[in-house]
Amino acid sequence: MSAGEQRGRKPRADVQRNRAALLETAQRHFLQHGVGTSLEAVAKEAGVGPGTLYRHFPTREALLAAVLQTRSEELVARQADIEQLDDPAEALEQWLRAMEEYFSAFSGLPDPLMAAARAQEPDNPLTIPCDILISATDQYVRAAQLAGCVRASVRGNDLFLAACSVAWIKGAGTDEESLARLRTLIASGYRERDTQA
Amino acid sequence: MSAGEQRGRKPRADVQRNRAALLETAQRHFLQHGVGTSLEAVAKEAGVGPGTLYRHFPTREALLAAVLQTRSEELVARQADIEQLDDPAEALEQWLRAMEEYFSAFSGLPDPLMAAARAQEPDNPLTIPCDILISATDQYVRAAQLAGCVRASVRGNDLFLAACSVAWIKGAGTDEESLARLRTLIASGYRERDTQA
DNA sequence: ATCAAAACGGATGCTGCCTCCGTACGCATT
DNA sequence: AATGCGTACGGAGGCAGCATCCGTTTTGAT
Repeated sequence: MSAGEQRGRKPRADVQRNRAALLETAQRHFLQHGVGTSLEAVAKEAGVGPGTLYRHFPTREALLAAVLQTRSEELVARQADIEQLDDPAEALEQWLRAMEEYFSAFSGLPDPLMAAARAQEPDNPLTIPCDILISATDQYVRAAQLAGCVRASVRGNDLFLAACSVAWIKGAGTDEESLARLRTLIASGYRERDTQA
Repeated sequence: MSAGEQRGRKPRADVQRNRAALLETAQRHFLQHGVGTSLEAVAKEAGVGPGTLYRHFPTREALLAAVLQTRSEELVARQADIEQLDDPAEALEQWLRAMEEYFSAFSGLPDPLMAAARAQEPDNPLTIPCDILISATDQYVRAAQLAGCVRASVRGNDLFLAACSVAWIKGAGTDEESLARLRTLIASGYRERDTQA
């Protein structure tokens, strides 16, 4: 069934084991030491040599993307279930917070994410998760616009950038109060003026 | 005359020469390669050994701060002269743009700046230029608030963060259009609603 | 001219990145 | 069960950058 898999040979067992071990270990290290963590250390702790790590994930971004992809798909799915009904303005707000938390998962994550979201390097593996999130944001924005809660000029992309910024600032150790004020400021920026009515 | 300088001995000539050469070279390298540029390379091109560089500037931040301090003071001075009169809303806007450009001077600059602005590491040399800019921003904000153009809840610190964010996003290679929309969004966020009247 | 303090600078050790290639493993075949 | 082939492994090694330490040189003072 499932599409044209295994052409010729059956994939080796150790490949999948190593890949899984690497992903698991990498996630732990990213959590503990941020996206800049030593890849050598990851390899060692996963019980493989550096060569193996680089064969599976040629760049740091590739590894990061692999770790994130699962998460981002889950995020989209979960949110789509829970929200989307009810008040679209509330849904958008919750979505933005969810993205912000997602971006804050690993210290230093916003930087490579932004680089991937913007740069026209289609070979950057992080571009995919980014695009998923941007279009998801756009969905929420459009829904809220139809309900008249959000200005027509706003794009999903804009709020993606804003959420990324907030996450970035958060990562720098800013106190929660300043953060809250910044979120308010942004919300005032995208909301339609006569929302209150 | 001039305050209590040279106590005991006259400062050596080579010290000042080296310091000047280092600052000059460092600025060039920061401009060309971003704040992450190789300090070894800077030292070599300045014609001194690594040891000398580290003696003058114990950390990368110290060097960066030294390069920036001059600039930031100039920025404040220049702006204070030109603006401050006329329309305070316009003045604030211009000031924010000026800060944004300042933050974009070197690629990667926003990161260490934010780290310094927030963290309670009073020993971080970048804290000083940051504080200068934050309080300057607060001046502009207050003036605009008195004129009723800016919401009462906004603090200079908030807009400092916002400007820093925009600069950060800009540094990631975002297209000018998205950037412009983000600025508009932020402006809509801090402006008083009945400004137009 | 001489001295002592201060500054220099490069050799040094360390960490992390990434590649290359001889080796070992695992799957298929007999 | 044994053989063979191709894939994947892994660690040694070259490279770059950081930061320090200490023997040597420069500099200003006497």
